[in-house]
Amino acid sequence: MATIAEQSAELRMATFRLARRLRAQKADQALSDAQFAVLGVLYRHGGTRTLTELAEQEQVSAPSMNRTVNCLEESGYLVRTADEVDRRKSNISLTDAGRDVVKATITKRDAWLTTRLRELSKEDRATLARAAELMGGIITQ
Amino acid sequence: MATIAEQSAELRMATFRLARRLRAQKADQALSDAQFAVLGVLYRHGGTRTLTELAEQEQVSAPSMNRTVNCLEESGYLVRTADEVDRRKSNISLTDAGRDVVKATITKRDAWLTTRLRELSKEDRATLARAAELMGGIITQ
DNA sequence: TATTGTTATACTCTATAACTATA
DNA sequence: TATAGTTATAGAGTATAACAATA
Repeated sequence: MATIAEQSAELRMATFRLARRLRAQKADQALSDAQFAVLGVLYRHGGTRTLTELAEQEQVSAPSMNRTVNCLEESGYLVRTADEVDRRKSNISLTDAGRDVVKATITKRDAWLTTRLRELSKEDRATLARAAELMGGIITQ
Repeated sequence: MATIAEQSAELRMATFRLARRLRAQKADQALSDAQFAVLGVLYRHGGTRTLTELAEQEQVSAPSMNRTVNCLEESGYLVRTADEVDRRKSNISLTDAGRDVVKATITKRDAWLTTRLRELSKEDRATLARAAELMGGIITQ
C-alpha cells in the first residue's frame, strides 16, 4: 500500500501527462494555449466580457490580454464592440468562427479521450468518473 | 448514469484544472514552465543529456532548447561540459542548485496535494490512486 | 555528407511604465 | 482622481533558415 505522499506524486505526474496530451489535440494548430483559453472563457460564459475581466480570469496583465485579444480579433475569432453606456469599455464576444473552433477542439479532445475510455472496463470508467469529481472537489478548496 | 462522452468531458476539464493549479506551485517563481520541464527531465534522468536529446524529449526545436538551456545556465541551475569523445557535443547536467530547485518544487506540489488527499476518505484516495494508474495507461497508448 | 550546436531573424506571450479617453 | 484600454519597451519561448565545427 502506497503512502499518501506517494499517491500524491503519482496523481501529480499522471495529471500533468494527460493534460499535456489533451492540450496537443486542437482544431486550429495555429491557436496557442493562451489564445484558446480566452476563446474557452468566452464560450463557457456565453455573453460578452471586457478586457479587464478576461485579464483577471486568466491572471495575466491587461496589456498581455490586449495583445492576445488583438491576435484573436485579426484571426476573426472574436470582435470588440464599443459599450454604449460606458464608452471606455469595449465588449468582447465570440464570432461564429470562434464558437466553431472551440466546439471543434472540444470535440476533438473528447473524441480522443472517449476512444480510450471505450477500451476500458465499465468499472475502470466509473473509477475515472468518480476521480474527476474528486479532482474537482480538491481544486475548489 | 453519464455517457462515455460525458465522462470524457468531465475528466478532461478536471485534468486541466488540477494541472493548472499544480503548475502554479513552484519553488522559484522566476522559473517558467519550459525551464522547469527541462530541469525535471534532467532530474528524473539522473545523468547528462545533450541539447538534441532535450529538444526531442520536450518536442521543441534545437534553437528553442538552446535558448532555454542558456537561461538555465545563466541562472546556475545547469552546466554544459564539452564531450571528450565527440567534440561536437556538450553534455548538460544539473548543478546542486538545479537539483535543489526541482526537489523543492516537487515537495511543494506534493505537499499541497497531500494536504488535500488527507482530507479524503481512504476509499476516495484509493479511487484517485487507481485513476492515476488508468490515466497513465491511457497516455502510453 | 551527415550531425551537433549555434546565430540570425521573426512572431507570440509575458511584464511594467506611461499614455489617452472617459467616468 | 480613478478606471478601461492602449502603446512603448523589454525579456522569454517558439519557429525556420543558415552557419561553423566535427564525425
